[in-house]
Amino acid sequence: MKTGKFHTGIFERLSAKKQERILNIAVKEFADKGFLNSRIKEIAQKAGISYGSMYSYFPTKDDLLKTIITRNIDFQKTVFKETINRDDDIFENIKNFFTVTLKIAEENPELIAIWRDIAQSYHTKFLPEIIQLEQEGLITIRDLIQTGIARGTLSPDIMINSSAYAIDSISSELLASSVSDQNKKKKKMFFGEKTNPEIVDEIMIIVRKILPLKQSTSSFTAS
Amino acid sequence: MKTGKFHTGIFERLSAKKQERILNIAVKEFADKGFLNSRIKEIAQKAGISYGSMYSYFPTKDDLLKTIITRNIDFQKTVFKETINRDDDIFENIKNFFTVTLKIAEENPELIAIWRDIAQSYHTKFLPEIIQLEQEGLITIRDLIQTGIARGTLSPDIMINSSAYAIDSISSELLASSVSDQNKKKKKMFFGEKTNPEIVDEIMIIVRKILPLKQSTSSFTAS
Amino acid sequence: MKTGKFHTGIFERLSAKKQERILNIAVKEFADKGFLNSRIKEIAQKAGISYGSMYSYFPTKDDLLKTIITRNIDFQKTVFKETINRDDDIFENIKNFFTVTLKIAEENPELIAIWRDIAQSYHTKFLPEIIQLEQEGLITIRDLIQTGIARGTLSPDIMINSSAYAIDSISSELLASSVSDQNKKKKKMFFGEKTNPEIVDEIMIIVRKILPLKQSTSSFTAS
Amino acid sequence: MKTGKFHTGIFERLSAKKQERILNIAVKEFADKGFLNSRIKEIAQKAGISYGSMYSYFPTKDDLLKTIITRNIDFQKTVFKETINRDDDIFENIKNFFTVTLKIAEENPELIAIWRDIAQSYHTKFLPEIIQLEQEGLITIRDLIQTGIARGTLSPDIMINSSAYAIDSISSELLASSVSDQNKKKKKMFFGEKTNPEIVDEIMIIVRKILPLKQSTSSFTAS
DNA sequence: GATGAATGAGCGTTCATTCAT
DNA sequence: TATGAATGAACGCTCATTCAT
Repeated sequence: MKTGKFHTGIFERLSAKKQERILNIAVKEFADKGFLNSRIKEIAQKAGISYGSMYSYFPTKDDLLKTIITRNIDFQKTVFKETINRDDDIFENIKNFFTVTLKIAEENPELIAIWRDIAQSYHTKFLPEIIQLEQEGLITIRDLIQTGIARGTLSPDIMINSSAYAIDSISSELLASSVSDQNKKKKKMFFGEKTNPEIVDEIMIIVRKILPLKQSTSSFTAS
Repeated sequence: MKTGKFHTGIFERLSAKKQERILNIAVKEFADKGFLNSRIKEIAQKAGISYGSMYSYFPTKDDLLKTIITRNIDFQKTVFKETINRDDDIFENIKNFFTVTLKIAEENPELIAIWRDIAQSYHTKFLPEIIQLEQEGLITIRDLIQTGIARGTLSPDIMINSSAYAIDSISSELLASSVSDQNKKKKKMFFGEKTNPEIVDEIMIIVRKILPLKQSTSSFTAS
Repeated sequence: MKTGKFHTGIFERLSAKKQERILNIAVKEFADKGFLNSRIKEIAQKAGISYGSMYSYFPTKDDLLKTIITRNIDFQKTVFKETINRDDDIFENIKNFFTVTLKIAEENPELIAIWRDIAQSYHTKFLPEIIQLEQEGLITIRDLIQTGIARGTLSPDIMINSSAYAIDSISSELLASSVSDQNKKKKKMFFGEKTNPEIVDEIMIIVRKILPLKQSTSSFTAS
Repeated sequence: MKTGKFHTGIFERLSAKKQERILNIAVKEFADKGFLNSRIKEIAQKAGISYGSMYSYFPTKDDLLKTIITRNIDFQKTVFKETINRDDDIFENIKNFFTVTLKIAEENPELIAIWRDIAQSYHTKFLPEIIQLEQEGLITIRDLIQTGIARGTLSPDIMINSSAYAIDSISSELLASSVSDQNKKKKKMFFGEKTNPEIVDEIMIIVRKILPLKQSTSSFTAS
């Protein structure tokens, strides 16, 4: 997927450090207040640069947002690719999937917030290509289940789609916990002060229920 | 929980019908365009009342939104209360829960949209008290599981919290399907053109896996 | 020619006096500084109304200009129609034409200025229909000459087009005198402090040279 | 008349070629888009020099315009001086005057456009000294007529001023044809597809009517 | 109480001008 | 001297809110 480029050459020529600073501040603003409620002027001030400079870096406010998003698509993709390894045990993979999901959510809550803001309110405005990433991530869960069944690890009776949907929903909810106060409260209400690894472990118990192992046929020979 | 009152006495004295019409139109606008992109003027026009009157009903635009939200807290509460009957079979109740969830989502997608819009972008702006409703709804699932275990229907080994979290996540995801294109796509990707009752049936299979029945002790007597 | 309507109903409902005041001030600003150099804010201030009101009267700055122009099309048309009477002596008509031209120029120099500003710099931007008036005026001169020849008053040897162009050019130049300092100086340089009627008289002498009378054929019968 | 100097020494020290290129491009921009709509940045880019350099050549945008104008005063003066030769036949001179006028208009429509733009919209802004050129050119026509009468070629009855004004007006109108769509249309309406020399010929017929020859008294003796 | 015109702060964006390198 | 990034005042326009009738 080509994601284009929404910033100017001037921005590109800035030191990586300065680029980061500007983008991070913008991310924080957008995440905190939503895109529409954020002001370029305020972002500029907080970043310690002039208002005009913002426009020499990003032709429009939309472009600033798009820059933020595209910058993170590759990052997330990379993280997932590095973590999920089809050759591994399926539950290991799913566990990794949840672990990574929670890690991303914890480290980049603002990005998740922005992502949801867009999915929610600006779907018609922003390039559909940009809104694809999440789905690319999702497919993985279903794939993993399919692989597990194909390999004979998982019961062939498993309803792949609804099971994948269920598991995916849990991950979405966890993702949201990093963002909205509501979801955060929900998480706390159910998991208290548990650490993320502990939460993942609990969830994996549920996952194993949803995805039962293939009944070992050795029971027959045992009798 | 005090949810306060955000409209004026003048609005209260309007006929119920007129109140409804105004609120419904506002709901539709907010849901379609987002809160910030909606115009009081346009809402007034579509409701067939004067611009000025809007301000005699709701002191500010925020108050209009708050009125909408608080008005619906009671409605949703009522619906759930009517549907969930603790005396019924637990799975019957959970099934009803999903059915009602999907029904509300289908009939009032605008409200869900507004809800998420606020949770997402206006959390700093709107009173936290207002953001409580969803949680009140949620508690039900956990309650049901607890009841099920207490009655001896469900296995006492069930991890109540994580199970409730999982089931609740599925319902959240379904709710979101009525609103965001992304979630809508996800639903279609996993369930195709299945009807809501069919989807609920599939999900109930998952739910039953998550919530296993108590092992019948009759096995003991059998020996 | 339908010229549409570029102001809002709100403006229409204003007292004629207030409408006049606003328009006159805008005319003055546009004439003095040119359209692009004029500021809505300043016009509002000078008219003693709020900035926002300007936009409730005229949706855009362009619309304000268009309103000014269309408002005056009818006026000028009327004036010309009332003055030129094809049945009159041709030179009487041409004289009236110049008299009216000078009168309009003197009473509405700003309008002429705006007109030229547009013709000069905004020809691509403003509706071509709007830029027609001047030409409608022009045709008259050629018509008058044609009528004069047809009636046997003017010499049939007259080159209608170039003669009309010449006479029209003089009138354009006089019109411009009301506007640009340059043209004003030119006029003064050639006519000194002469009054407009005196100037018209002088010009009519030139016109009569350009449009010689038909040679009376009675000379033939006389021999 | 002191026309001052509006560019810097740095600009002066540039090669004549480079100076020309910069100025020509600026002229084109100003003429095409109007002064206010032209961008220093774009001119710099098109001229292949840096943005900053423009400001080392011309302290302000206004100064660039002023430089353009003063530069062309001398040029036009020269052209007219070379073409008009008082010793020639008066009609030959006037014909040359029109020919040169049309040639300049055709070759440098941009300059005419700028000239009119200023005369129209920036008269208050730009130094009056700069707005003098045209008049210097104009004087010529009156001079020629005066010379013609003095030499006994033209009828002494000719009203010098109004005749000069009339002829000059025609030339102004032709000049404008190179610039404004309206004037262009007017020209086409009256002269169709005639070439410039043909148009000049037609106009000279009018000119000869305006400026009758002195009645030769020798005709009497001739009989 | 209803109406809708009046108000003006605020926004995204532009671009002449300045300035650091 | 050349370069091009940095700056911020200014503009057209919007719209929540106020206010006169």
